[in-house]
Amino acid sequence: MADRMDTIVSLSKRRGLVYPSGEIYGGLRAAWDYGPLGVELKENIRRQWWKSMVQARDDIVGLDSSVILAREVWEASGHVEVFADPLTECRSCHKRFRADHLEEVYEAKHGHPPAHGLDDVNCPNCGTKGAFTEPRMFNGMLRTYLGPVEDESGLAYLRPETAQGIFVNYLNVQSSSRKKPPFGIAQTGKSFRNEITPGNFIFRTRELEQMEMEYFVKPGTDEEWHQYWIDARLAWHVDLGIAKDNLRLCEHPKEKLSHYSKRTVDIEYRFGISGDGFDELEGIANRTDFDLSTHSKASGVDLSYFDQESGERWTPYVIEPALGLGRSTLAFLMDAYNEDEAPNAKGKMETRTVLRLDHRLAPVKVAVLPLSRNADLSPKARDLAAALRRHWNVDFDDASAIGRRYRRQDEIGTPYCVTVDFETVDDDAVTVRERDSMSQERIGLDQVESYLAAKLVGC
RNA sequence: GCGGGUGUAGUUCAAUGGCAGAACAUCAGCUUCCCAAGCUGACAGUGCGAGUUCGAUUCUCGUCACCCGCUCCA
Repeated sequence: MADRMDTIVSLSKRRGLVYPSGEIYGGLRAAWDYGPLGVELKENIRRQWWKSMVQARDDIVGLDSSVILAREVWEASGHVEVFADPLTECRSCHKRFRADHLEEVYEAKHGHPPAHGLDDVNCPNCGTKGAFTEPRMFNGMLRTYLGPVEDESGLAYLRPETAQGIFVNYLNVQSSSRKKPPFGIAQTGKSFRNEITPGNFIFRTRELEQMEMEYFVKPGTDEEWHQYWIDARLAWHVDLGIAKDNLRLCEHPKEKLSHYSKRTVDIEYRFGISGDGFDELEGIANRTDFDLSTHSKASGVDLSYFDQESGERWTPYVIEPALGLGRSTLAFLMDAYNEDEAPNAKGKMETRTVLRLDHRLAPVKVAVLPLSRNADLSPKARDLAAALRRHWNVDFDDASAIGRRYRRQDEIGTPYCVTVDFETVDDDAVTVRERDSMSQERIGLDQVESYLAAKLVGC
C-alpha cells in the first residue's frame, strides 16, 4: 500500500505535479509545492467544485474571506480553547495524553486532585506511575503578530478553517444577496493547522486548502439536509471519476464529535494510509446553530432569522460539507493512476503508465505532436496548437519518437493527442489519438477545433 | 514531539576508508518516425554540518527530510 503512495510521489516529482517545499535547503516537513501540472490539476478540481457548488445552483453564493481574523472570532468559535491542549507523554510507553484530562480522571476516582500533580498519576496505558514528561502547551492554531511590536496585543491567528469567515460574514452575505434559508455560502482557501503529526505526502499538511460550504437551514429540517449533502457530495466525487468501490461513508461516533457538531459523516477514500485502507477525504457535519449562536452572543449582533411566512424567529442550523483540496488532488491522482499494456514499435507489449483523469481535471487537454521536425511540419503544428490554446491548456512536443511522446502524455493524463504528419501537408488532415483506448481518427484540420470541443465538454 | 527505519544523478538501483557506476528519463544531432525503436554525443549524484583519519559517500555525532507506529480529522 505504501508502494502505491511512493509511486504517486515519484511520478509527481518527475512530471512536475508536486515537489517537496524548499527542497534545495533540505525541505520543510510536510510542506509541498504544486508544479506546473499540479497547479493545473488542483485548480481544475477547485473549478469543478465551485461550478457545481456555486455557479450551477441558485441557492449558494460564494465568498472569499481573510486568512487572518480578529482574535475574538476564535475565542467565540471555541477554537482557542479546543485547539490548545497541554500535552504530556509517558516516558515508559510513549503514549501521549492531555495533562488536564489525566488530572480530571484522577480527581473523579480519588475525590481530590493529585497532590503532586502528574507524579501521582498512573499511565492509563501501561500503568507506570509518574513517568510523564512536563506538560507542554500545544496550540493547534498558527499564530502571528500584527503591528510593529511583537507582543500579546498584536497576537492573531491564521484560520484553522475557512468556515468562521463565512459565519462572521453571514449577515452581510444574507442581506446583500437577498437569500433566504435554505441557502449556502461557499468558500475555498488556505487554512493552517499546527498538526502534531503531519505527513503522508499531501494528505496532511500544516498549510492546507479547503473547499467548504455552509448551508443554512431551518431547525428541524437539518437532518434531511444533512442526508441530502452526504448524497450530493458522494455523487460529486463519483461524477469526476473516483471509483465507487474506493469510497465509503463513515459515521463519527458520538464521543468523537467536534465541539460544534451534532452529527458528522465522513466520505472516506481508499488512500491506503490507515489500517483498513480508508482515510477521510471529506467531512459533512451538522454544526447545528452552534456557530451563529456563539457569534451572536459574543458579538452582540443578532444573527437569527425572521421567517416572514411563519412569523417565527430562529437561528439557522448549518450543514457543512468540508473538503481538503490537496487531499482531493491526491485522491484523484491515486484513482486515475493505471498501468496497462501497450505495444511498442516492434509490436511487443510493454507497460504503459496512464492517468485516467476525467477530461475536466486533466492538466493538459490536448497535445499537438508534429511527427517529424525535419519535414516542415512544425509551422502547421504550431498554428494548430495556437488555435487550440484559445480554449484549452495545450502542450506542444516535437522531441523524440512519436510513441514516446504518446507515453509522456499518457503519464500526465492528456486526453487527446493531435499528430501532424507527412500527409497533413497535402490533405490538411491530422490524426487525433485518444488516451484510454489509444484509438485514432483522421480529422480535417478545419474540423479539429469543433471535434475536440465536442469531446471536451465542460473543460 | 517520542520510538523504529531510510537518505548515492530527475527516477530506480549498484559500489567503495583511496578517481562513484548502470539502466531508464532528459537535452542535442541523424533517421518520412503513428504507440517508451536505433545510432552518436551531452547534462547530471553521495541531503546538510561537524568530528575521527594522511584521506570519509563509507565510521561517529548532530541536523534536515522521507517512511512506519502514537496523536489528528480536510
